[in-house]
Amino acid sequence: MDTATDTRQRIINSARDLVFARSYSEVGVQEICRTAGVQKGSFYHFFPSKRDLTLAVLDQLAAYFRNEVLGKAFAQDIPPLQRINRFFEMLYSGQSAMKAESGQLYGCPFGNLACEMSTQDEAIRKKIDHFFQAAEQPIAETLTEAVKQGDLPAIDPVASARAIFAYAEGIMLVAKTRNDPEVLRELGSHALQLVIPATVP
Amino acid sequence: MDTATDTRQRIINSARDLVFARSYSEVGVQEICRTAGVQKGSFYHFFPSKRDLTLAVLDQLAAYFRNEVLGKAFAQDIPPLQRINRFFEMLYSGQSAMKAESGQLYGCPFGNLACEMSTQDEAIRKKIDHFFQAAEQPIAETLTEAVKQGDLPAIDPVASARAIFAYAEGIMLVAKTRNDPEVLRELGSHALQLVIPATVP
DNA sequence: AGTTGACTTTACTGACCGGTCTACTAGAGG
DNA sequence: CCTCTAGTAGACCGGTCAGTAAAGTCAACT
Repeated sequence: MDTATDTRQRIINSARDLVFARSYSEVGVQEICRTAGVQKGSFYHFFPSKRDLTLAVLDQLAAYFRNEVLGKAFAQDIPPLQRINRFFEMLYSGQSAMKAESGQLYGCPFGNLACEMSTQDEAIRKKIDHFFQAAEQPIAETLTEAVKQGDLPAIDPVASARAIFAYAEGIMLVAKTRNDPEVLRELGSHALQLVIPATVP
Repeated sequence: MDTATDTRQRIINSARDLVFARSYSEVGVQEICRTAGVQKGSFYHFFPSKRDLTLAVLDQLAAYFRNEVLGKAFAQDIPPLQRINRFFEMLYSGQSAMKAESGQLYGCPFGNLACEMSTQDEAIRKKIDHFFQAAEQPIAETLTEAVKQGDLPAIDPVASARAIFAYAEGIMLVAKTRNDPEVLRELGSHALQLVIPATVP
């Protein structure tokens, strides 16, 4: 169906790909339209502004990430702590595949946009912030489960989940800067340590 | 001396402030010139391009960070592991002060630029990458010292230093997205855990 | 005194920016 | 058959982009 809503979706897809590969300000609506095979008028028929399109892209990307990454990584088919390692392995393989395809490691689309736009567009900042908090939730639940099962001493699952998520964003940023997915494999394996209470002075 | 090199420095300072507060692509050389009280021609007398100016800004910022942050955080006046905590406290107080001043938490200037430019300008990417690796060094040295002094079991100081640095970048990104420096205080305290070998299945 | 050359000033280029506007097309409902 | 409307097309707006060109200023050196 290359009808109505298809145009809207093609615009979203093009914007997602272009902004993800470069950055918000480096991509113009002109280029988005060209890539989507759509005219300017159609663009502004569906989206009041470039920024609103970006919000729509974020919504869609968040849904994808929730279902395809978080959902699968933290599925309950393996013990809780292994799920966290699986999450980091998925980050590695995802970024690795993308780098193999494009030659460039793009990093986390949310982290990238947050870096660029947090000081400039409050709506975008807030949306990414909410997404971040939502992403921490399954991690916290997994940790709670691990504590219950005795795999972990009594820690604060929420605080630890936030630390783990921040660590994930950090290693993605470093991997992007090094343009080397192996960073994700090497550093990802340290993630679980963030959860173990310090026993050293 | 508002002579020759002063102009060059004013350009660098303006660019540093503007790009740091917003982003590379959102700041034009016109605006940099206006802020610095300099004419376009003078700009291009000192810098062949906006990108070369950015490289100069990065050099200067790296020197500052080396001397004022890394140098002071990892000074040997306190035990090694405490220095790492001091480093994270400095990140907190630095970002906190800046947020108090501007209302906005800017995050790490290197991380921000790396996010935005890594896929677009190889020279900038490489410079930040080198800076990242240089920043990991004093952390690794500190960990080595801690191992020698028996504060730490025999870990890999280099790998742990990289994990700690990535974590620092991660919490800065999250703090920027939340626009709340307290994130740095809360999550910064988990940093040392990255260094302790996992003892849990 | 004259010359050099570093530095500044200003006007300008062509391309592109996000966004607007109006005219048009095609299909659905009456 | 006619109209209404959602969607498309593309010219157009003022403004800004990075970068250029050329003339002018001024201090140091010969």
